[in-house]
Amino acid sequence: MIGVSELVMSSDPQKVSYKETLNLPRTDFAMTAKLVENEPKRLAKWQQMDLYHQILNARADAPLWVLHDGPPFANGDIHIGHVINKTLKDVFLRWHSLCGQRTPYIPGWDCHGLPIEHKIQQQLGPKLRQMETVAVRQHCHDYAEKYVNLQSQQFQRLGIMGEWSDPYITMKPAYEAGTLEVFAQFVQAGLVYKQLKPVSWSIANQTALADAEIEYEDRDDLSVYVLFNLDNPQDLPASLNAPAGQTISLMIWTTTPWTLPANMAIAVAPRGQYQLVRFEKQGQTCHTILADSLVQRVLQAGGAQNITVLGQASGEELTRLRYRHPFMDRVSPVLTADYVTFEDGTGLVHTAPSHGEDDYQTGIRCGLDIYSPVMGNGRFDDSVPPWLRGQLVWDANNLITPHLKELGQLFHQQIIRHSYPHDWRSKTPTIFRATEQWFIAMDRPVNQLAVDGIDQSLRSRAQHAAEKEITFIPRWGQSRLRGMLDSRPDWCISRQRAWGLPIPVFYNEKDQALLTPQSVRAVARRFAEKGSDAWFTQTPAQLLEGCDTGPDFPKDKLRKERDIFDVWFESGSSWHDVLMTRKGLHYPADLYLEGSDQHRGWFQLSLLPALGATNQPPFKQVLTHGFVVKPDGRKVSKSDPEYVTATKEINTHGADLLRLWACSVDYEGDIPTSPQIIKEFGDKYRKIRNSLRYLLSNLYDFDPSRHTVNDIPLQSLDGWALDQLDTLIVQVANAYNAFQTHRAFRLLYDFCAVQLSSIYGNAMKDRLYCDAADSPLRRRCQSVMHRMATVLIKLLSPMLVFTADEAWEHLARCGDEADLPSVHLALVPQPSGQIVSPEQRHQWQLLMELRDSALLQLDALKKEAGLNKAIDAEIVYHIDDDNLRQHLQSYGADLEDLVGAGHHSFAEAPTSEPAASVRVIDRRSDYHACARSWKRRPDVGQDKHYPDLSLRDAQAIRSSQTNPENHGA
RNA sequence: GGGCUCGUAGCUCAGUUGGUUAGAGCGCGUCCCUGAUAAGGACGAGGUCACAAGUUCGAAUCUUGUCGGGCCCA
Repeated sequence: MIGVSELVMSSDPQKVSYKETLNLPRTDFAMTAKLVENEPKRLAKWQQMDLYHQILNARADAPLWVLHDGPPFANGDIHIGHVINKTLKDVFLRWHSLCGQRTPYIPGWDCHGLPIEHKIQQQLGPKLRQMETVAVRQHCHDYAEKYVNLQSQQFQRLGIMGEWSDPYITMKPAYEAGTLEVFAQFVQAGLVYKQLKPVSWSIANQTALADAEIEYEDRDDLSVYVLFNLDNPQDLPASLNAPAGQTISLMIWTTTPWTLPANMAIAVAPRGQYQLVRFEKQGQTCHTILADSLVQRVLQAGGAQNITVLGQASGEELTRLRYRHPFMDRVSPVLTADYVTFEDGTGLVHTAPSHGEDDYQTGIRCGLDIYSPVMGNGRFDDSVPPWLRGQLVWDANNLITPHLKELGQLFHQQIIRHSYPHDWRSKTPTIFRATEQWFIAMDRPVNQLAVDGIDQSLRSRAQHAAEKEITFIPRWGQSRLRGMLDSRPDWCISRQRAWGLPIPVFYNEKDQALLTPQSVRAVARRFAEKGSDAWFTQTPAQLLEGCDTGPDFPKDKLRKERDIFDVWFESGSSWHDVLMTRKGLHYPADLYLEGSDQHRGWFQLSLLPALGATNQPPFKQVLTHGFVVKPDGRKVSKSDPEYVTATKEINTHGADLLRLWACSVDYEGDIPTSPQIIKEFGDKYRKIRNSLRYLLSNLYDFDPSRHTVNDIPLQSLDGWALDQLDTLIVQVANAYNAFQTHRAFRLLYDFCAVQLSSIYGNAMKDRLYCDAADSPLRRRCQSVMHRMATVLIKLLSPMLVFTADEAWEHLARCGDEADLPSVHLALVPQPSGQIVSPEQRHQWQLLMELRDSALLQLDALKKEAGLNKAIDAEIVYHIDDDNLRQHLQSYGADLEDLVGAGHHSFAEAPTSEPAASVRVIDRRSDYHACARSWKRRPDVGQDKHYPDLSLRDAQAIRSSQTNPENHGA
């Protein structure tokens, strides 16, 4: 049962009436953001006012800051990696714009390439084979266009601001022409050449295959152990103890005997150990060399008897040897290669540079011939012995093996079942076969790349750039790019596909290539008009219109190259279309910003074309970010429950939340992600939003042009808050300038949580609510809060583009900013200029330490004496030093409001406490509580008209009765 | 296997040129307020700084190795 007195208390009419005399906070800035609902409306508004161009126009004469966008592939929905990448780009662009720079942003898309061609192949199925190339390309074009539009919408929904109406698109005619212009520069420099290189080849379709067009199936093959006799046994290492006068061989193993005609070398492991063994088989005595750990296994499997190890040597020592090919007229070397292992085979690896990637690399490295006797139809050409000529490679297996046996060079053969690549369409086995392809030379010094007057190769020029001309964020990006430049082979720019930019080469009837800067530029002109489809629809004469091809290349007798460019050459030339061709940008870019995989990809393959064409790197700074991983640090796949679907998250939580999250993580490393992590991150957003709301709600009656107080004493919490804000401005600017979004986020977040919410906002409640509305202290506080709100909204605006803009609308503004329709047109806040001495800083620090002490005492009193409200306590300062005491006294009500106490005082007599300390006293039985402010203090009852109020509150009420400006509620 | 890289409380991050007992916010627990209220505040418990050697009077920090991730190659 409820007691009578309680009923009376709860319906005390006085309390209700006083509440109406307070200046309680009020605002239309909603506590719940409803981002999903409201963000699209704000986007529409920005689009209508053309905010992007308004900002650029407002900074028409400002210094440029250019971030050049790396083009995502036009395929599928955007994913969470895109969210991180584009958000970071947008944040840095907006930061520099906030700082007054002009920051155009031209987004782009990579449209050519295999993944799209595959999708179309799948969609078209068998129809594809009857279709003209141009028709297939049209399908690819439409597909790419569809995803450009889709992704564009999704990026815009994220709040990414830029030139969405005119992005760069690698399949646009003008872009294609620009790419060819870059290529023309390479041709001019003499860096483009043609060479054989092995590719996966479908005999059935007589075409090159991409990795994705290959599937693996089990297949039975003949596996053979072959003996290659040494040509110079006199050079054998002594440690092998080779017997004089005997034939000594090297034993190799292969599952593709048909590649033996193209054998050009044997590779060994440099640090592997090899043995010379003697054995008998079918009455014959043999001497051969193979890896030590494989001797027993291999020889026993081959039925060898009386096996004797004669000696041992390292792979390195074998490289002085040469051997004679068993049926080709050729002597070949022994080489080292780091991929040689002793897991299977013999530790001596048959090397045919035209029939394998490793073999090819070794061949290039060691200067071997890329000898390729197999034709496109899978048959041998006339360079092989007569008994092999014209034979299909599969049949050749059954000719070569008996031939070797006859020669006594076959040690052993067996059928093995292994996984073998097959053409996914014809389901037939594929081969590796060398074909002619186009390359860009990495190691050919040319004048066009000269540094300080000394000719450089593309490699050395790029190394110089990485070393001296580019800033890497993080710094280790430099060594990563360097490592790749050091080790990369010549750039093979040929692809045997349909969906891409044709390599503009023509051949005459002698198969000589026509490739000059003029011929390339002639084609570029056609492409600029008609797009690269012209390659397939026009004759060489039409394509070369305006180009004098000379007597060796009559236009009516030319045929067109069938290869297209590696897509990296296209996307790597984007600086040309964007930075050089468009107005209002500059070359090089200030920043390229992509995931760390792009050291091999876009960073490197933009650097090379740019150097080749301009002898200058396309970027001053390169920033990389890590990859999204699961919360446990492992990579995510789409089937994981932790997989984050970007579009779904945006539609669930809103773009601002995702942007804030993307800014909060240290992107240098892996980025743990899950729907749960993002959902829980909502707490951070809400804290920031409510902090802004608190500021705005206490400014409802504050007109900055009329009420701003400029003289803020240092010896006050207001002075302290201003100083904290100054520090925040400097630190956040440093963080943004150093591209450390997570630091900027943390500084801003912590400021909201600690300085604003826990300390200053809490302390100011009493004066904001209870002082006369126009009281100097209240206006002073509002001045600080107005500044705080302005600073926070601006500093947050690069990250929280929607929320900051919304808050901006609720902020009363004056001066130049009064009419700014969006925070994104505003300029960065500057520190107040308030000069703070170290002594003053010490004073504030002491005050904060006393606050900590008081809070601990309040907590103890709460537990011991049930003192639940700080407002019922008095805080007594014990300050031994007279000078310091006087200083502190000037803080006035701050000294009680700091912890929300009702009253404060200074102790008269020195105590045993430290020189400066504080004591909290329960005053519930000593003072009356003011019925209006609830502060318990000795002056309650001293006013004749308002005996239930403190003097301050009585005065506040009187003031509101005489001055309408002071009417609170 | 190689190049680059990451590993500090449940989470996100600080930790200066090696120097007291490794910090902050969130989350969590306990409690308070009910005039920021689907808000706000206080207090508290959480860490062998991945592990192991080494250098040093002293190591989260420097060296080496190990383990476990990631990206790119092979």
